Amino acid sequence: MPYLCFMDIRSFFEYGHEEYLPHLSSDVVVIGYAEEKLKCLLLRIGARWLLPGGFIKLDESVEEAASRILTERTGLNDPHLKFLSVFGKSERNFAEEWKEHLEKFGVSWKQDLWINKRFVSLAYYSLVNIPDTHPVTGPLDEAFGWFDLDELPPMWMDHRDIALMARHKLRSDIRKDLVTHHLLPRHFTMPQLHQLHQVILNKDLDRSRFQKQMLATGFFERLPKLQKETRGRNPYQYRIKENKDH
Amino acid sequence: MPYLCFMDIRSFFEYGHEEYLPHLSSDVVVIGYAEEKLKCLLLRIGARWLLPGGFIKLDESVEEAASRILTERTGLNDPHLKFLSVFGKSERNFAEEWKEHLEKFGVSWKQDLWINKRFVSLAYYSLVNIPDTHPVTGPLDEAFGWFDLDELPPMWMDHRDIALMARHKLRSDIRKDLVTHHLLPRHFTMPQLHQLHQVILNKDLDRSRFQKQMLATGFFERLPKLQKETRGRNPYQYRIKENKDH
DNA sequence: TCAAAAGTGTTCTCTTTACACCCATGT
DNA sequence: ACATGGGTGTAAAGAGAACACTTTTGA
Repeated sequence: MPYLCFMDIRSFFEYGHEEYLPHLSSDVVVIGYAEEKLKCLLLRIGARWLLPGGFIKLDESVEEAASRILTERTGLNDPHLKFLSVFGKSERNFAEEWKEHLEKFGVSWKQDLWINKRFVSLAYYSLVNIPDTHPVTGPLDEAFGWFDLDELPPMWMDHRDIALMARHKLRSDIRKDLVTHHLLPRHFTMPQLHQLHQVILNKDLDRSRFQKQMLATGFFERLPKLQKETRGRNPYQYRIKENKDH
Repeated sequence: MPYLCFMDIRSFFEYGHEEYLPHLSSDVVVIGYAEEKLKCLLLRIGARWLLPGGFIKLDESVEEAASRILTERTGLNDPHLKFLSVFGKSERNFAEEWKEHLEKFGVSWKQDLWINKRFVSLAYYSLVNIPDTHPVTGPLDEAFGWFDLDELPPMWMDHRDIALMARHKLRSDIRKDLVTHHLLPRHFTMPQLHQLHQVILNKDLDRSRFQKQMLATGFFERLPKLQKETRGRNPYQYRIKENKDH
């Protein structure tokens, strides 16, 4: 597991506070697109799932931490990443939820363990092309999976709220930023992008207008038409022009 | 100073870590409007100025902390408050900047004082009606003042960046949210609001269109016209309808 | 009655919308 | 040839911009 650089699990619970900023965590809603649905990468601990997350090292910025966490989990080199929100309620303390699982790892549970304090989470979301990802489990979680954002499984803590807020923010960001191509392969077609936007916004969009609006931005570069894929006429492929990604 | 509830200054530096979340601070860009300019409330320590700020108590949410800090400093009851950004660079450590001032307060400076660690700041901005505010100095700062955002004085740390980012965010938020009336008295006129928007956006706005757009939102309630104020025709006054202060 | 400030209306333009039509290609 | 899916054009509706006109009131 080349991307994991956690210290061993017992040291983590005992001495994590020496390496990480206490009371602060970073969670990333990793959003992908498959089967004409938005998917979200989740990790399983016990019977419930949680977002990829981690802590912020004393010597890295919060953005670097989010990026590192994302890379550790997905293997992506230079992932898309956008700040989502701060989750900072005072009762945001999940000591009890940790309790039973710590014992599995042979760590004796203590109320005053750093991990049992109240935590403020800095949440980000990331748009990824699923085939480019290589998710791995970490030392704590037992499995990973891509879940339809409309059918999220039972989740730990307030991670369900965070995931749904990410979709909500994506829906409003889609008008300002040109970021949705991160959910597709580097080469994609307008029908693909059109379909994707319809899925994200959950409504029909006029094809003609959509294509005009996208091309009017000037950020798209048309590639030679793809030969013989499907039955009818085949679509042009596009890619985002260099230096214009954003 | 009824709104200040800091513990005494020495205890603050010695034992603050027992009451506050370590490594986390909250800074608020308090924006007002006077003399047809955007103003920003700053506090002076030594030769430089800084934003009103503080730390987050163990048992309050980050929003509550920002609101408390704002209330402590301005006396406002239920102030407008909007999240701005996280400032989380790893080198965000101002130990050296504190050094000379700690000694003034009779606190012996030590490298490992909690206040000397690297800090992540959760920045907010707040739009206020200046005449409603009653700014006070705190235990550390020696004076307060309203500064033109175009002519900020020398400031501590990265607070200048934070203040300017607040203006930038206000300029983009102005299209989505209806919040600028917080900068005016509860009863205001369209020419006032028009002027204010021109100042914020730093460009001319068509009077006719501006008025139509504002009234088209349906959030404005027209009050009886004010009698004899100035030379020509006198403007109607408006207020924001109840339950629509979004 | 004129000037100044506020408020409203009119016209023109540009964008958005909805839908129709044309193009390419495998069966 | 025609069914299928991709791509483009066009006319109607709506939103935005520019500017002119009317109203109110003090001098």
